[in-house]
Amino acid sequence: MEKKSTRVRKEEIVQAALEVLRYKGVRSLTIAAIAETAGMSEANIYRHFSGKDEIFSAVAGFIGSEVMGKAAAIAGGSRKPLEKLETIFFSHIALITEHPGVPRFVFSDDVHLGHRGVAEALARHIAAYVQTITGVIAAGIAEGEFRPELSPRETALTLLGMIQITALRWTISNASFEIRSEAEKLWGNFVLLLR
Amino acid sequence: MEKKSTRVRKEEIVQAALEVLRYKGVRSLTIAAIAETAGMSEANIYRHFSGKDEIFSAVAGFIGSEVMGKAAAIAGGSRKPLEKLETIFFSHIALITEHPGVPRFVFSDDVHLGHRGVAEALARHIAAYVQTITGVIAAGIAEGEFRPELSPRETALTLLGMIQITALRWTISNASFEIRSEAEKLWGNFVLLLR
DNA sequence: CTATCATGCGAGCATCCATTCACATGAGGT
DNA sequence: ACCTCATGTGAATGGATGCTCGCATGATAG
Repeated sequence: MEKKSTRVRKEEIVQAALEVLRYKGVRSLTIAAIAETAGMSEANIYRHFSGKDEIFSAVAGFIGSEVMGKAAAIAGGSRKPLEKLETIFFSHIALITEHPGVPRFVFSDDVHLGHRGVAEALARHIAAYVQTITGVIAAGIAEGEFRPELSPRETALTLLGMIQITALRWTISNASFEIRSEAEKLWGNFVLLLR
Repeated sequence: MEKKSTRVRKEEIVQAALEVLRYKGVRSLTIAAIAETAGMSEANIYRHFSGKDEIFSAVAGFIGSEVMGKAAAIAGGSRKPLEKLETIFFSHIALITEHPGVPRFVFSDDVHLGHRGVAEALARHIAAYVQTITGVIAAGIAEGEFRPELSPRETALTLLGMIQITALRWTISNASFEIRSEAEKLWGNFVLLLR
């Protein structure tokens, strides 16, 4: 087998883990499954990660930078708040479609209870995400685009909740509906609520 | 050990399972853990349930009747739609506080992927729940209590999303905040949005 | 009173899983 | 060209886990 640097292998292993999550969930996210998906031996996984916990951390890191990175970039742009919100919302939905393993991992009680450090990292990412959206909503209120009585933080959480319930219903129903069109309906109603 | 009928034992086992879920999550919901919590032998579990899958089904049944039963009763009452919604919302929050195992189980990808029949039952319960709330909101619109442009179903999903995101943040953060007061803030903002 | 059968349990089995170890191999520095 | 060490692997280990089996016991029907 070809030899590659640890830096490259780590990325491959994280991607393989997301692939396993997508089709088999956290319960089946075993070293054997990751190794098979990544096309390497189990023992080799341990050359690059100290153990399962470190792999979980790396997956959480990927999720955090992917979700947060995109949201922060959009929030920092120069468009109007409502457009920013819309873009963040649909980016998140798109991420879920591309990586169904992401919500599985974030929802996983195995992570919440069995890997507290990872759970705390996820909690921080969520908090930062809420913070970012809160800022956009506050700006929208200040600019008169949204109703002035709105509580920015609670409205941000409500938006996130719309994403979560959609992700939950989608994964629980085995991807049996068009997530995009569901999201569009929810977004349409949400826009009504904002003004 | 005292002998009891299968009917009684089944209830005890389901309650023990919820207890295990509360403190250790789905990943640790093993036959051994249930047996220990219920104070009986592992083998005895199999006297009353054919296997883990049947236990999962029973837990899903308990959740469904608990959540849905309460919501349907409230929806069928004679109060105003807004009051009904408020009662359903805070009942659900209270249920989560009393049985933190419930959201863990509902979120569990182990259930979603490893016990499809159970997942489908959960999906049906959720659909019925959404339907119930949708009805209440539609009534509120008809009675002029809510804004007429609202889409009842999407607004119902948004409310459920508020509950889900709160449950998720609460379990992921290890119950580190007062769920009740978080819920009150969200509810307050939601009421603003409705009219 | 006693026979039967539902209820209960200790011990064992097959499987899976995370991790380790001894041993190969080849890429890159000298 | 050669050495060294990072990279790669098959095999083994110890511990869970779901489930079965043979045997015990006690509630209750007759």
